[in-house]
Amino acid sequence: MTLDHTYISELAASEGKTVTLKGWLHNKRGSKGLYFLILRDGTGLCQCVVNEGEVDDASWTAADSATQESALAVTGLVRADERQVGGFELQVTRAELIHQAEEYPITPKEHGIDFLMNHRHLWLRSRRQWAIMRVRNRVIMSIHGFFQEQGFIQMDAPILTGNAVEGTSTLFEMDYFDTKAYLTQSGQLHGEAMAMAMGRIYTFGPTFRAEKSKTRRHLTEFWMIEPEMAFYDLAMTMQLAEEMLVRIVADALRDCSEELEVLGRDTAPLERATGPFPRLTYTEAVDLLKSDDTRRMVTEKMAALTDEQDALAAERTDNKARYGQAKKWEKRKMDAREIDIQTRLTDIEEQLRNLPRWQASADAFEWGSDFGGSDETLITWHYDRPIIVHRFPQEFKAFYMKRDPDNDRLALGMDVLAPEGYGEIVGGGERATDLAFLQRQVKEHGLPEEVFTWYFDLRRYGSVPHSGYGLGLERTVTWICGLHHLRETIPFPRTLDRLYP
RNA sequence: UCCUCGGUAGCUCAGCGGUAGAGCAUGCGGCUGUUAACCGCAGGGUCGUAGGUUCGAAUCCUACCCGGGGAGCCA
Repeated sequence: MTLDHTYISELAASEGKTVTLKGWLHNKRGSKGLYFLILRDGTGLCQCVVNEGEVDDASWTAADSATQESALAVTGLVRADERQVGGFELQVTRAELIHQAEEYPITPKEHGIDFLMNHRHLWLRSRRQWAIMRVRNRVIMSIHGFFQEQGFIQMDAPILTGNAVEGTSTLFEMDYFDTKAYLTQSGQLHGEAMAMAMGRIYTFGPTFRAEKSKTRRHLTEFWMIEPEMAFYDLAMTMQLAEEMLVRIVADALRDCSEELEVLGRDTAPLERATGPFPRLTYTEAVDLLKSDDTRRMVTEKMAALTDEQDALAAERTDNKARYGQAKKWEKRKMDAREIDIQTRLTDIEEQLRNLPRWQASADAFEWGSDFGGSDETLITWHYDRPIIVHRFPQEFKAFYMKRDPDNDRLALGMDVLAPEGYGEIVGGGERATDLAFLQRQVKEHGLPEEVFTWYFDLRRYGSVPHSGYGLGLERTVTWICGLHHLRETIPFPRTLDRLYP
């Protein structure tokens, strides 16, 4: 198809030529007889220069009256200019106002999170959200590429389910004609059925958890990728998860350098995310958590934070001393810096309060319980790349997990923990294959047997060793983008008390 | 469910018993190369809601509503 306009991302091919750009006004600067229009078209930003003497009256009026987020078609000559975002600018010969925007609520200044969340439909236009959504897109395509290239079949598990698998407390319940239905919490059991039909499959779809969690790591609706493979054991599954993550990160680094730069992501930790990932058993992880190494690490971390705190306080005093004689624009800069310093100091104070608590919780940790968020963080701080923890006590793992043949107290589960405190992004393991064992497990977990009739069939007709895992898309994108909160990684986040917009 | 912080102009915030403020956004004016441009002027408010204390409440107290952060649980 031929278009009557050019995309900003394609400007390099049009240097020296006259093209038309169509988009929205991101920002505008100007002086007498001159406007700089920063145009946004979804592929990038481009500065468009309008000189009053070089365009007709209608074009000048268009430039003059265009407000933030007004829609424009701008024609002009493409010039290389190193100073500009994207490296090019447009010397405008004609400008047309397609739609004059009303006063736009999201200004170029900072906003609070509540306001931004209420305007999520508009917030998506901002540069930072643009970058995150493009990384999300890249990650999604990498995942499909990774599985498709080795012959996995993408299959969809149902979103509406008729029976509660693991209790109803975290399920969204709804009326389904004369009975009850639930939104899926995991496609895993259906994934197993599909793997028995196709060999290796993966699901890619939304998942729902009615957990009353208000944290930076939780959504009530999120996207999960769940591969399930016949004839795979635990070791093969860990290998697969590792290769998938290495691929995702490498693709993001190669194709999203501009996006990561916009986000201010330090890419060094991502560049280290190559295989092999350290693998440690749950027992080894517990030993590490309670070790002198952990104590030393926490002490060092606290010392480093205290040093940073002192440095920031000194900078602040220095700024205050110079504030009096500063020019107005310098004061602005110093005000902005003051906010940064304050934010960082609050962070540091919180960490300094948390670390002793985390250490105490680690000291008190006993073999047999599940890791809390702080335990995971302390364990991952020992490593510079993702790690895989496997072979957990079976008590706190799902009923369908296979037992370790060498130790019946252990389940053949595995978690991949992302570095830098991002924590669990993958959870999975090898599935139990024995019908009698599963029937016993269902009983012991107090689950309704009739729900599992079809699932038990899988162990009646050609039961084979098989494994799988679930990857949380938003958590993965949060880690790659280096974000503080995962709510920015999905276009319209659904949380405990937010269904709008 | 629990702990904690907050709700003042369209936005971000200051004011914390004595006449409601700033920056940005908006409007008008100025500036021919700006980079969150800059300079000047102007409009813009039931200080979350309801009670209470007080001569006087944005400010103190109580309750409720809404939101942020965290815990548990999880991807």
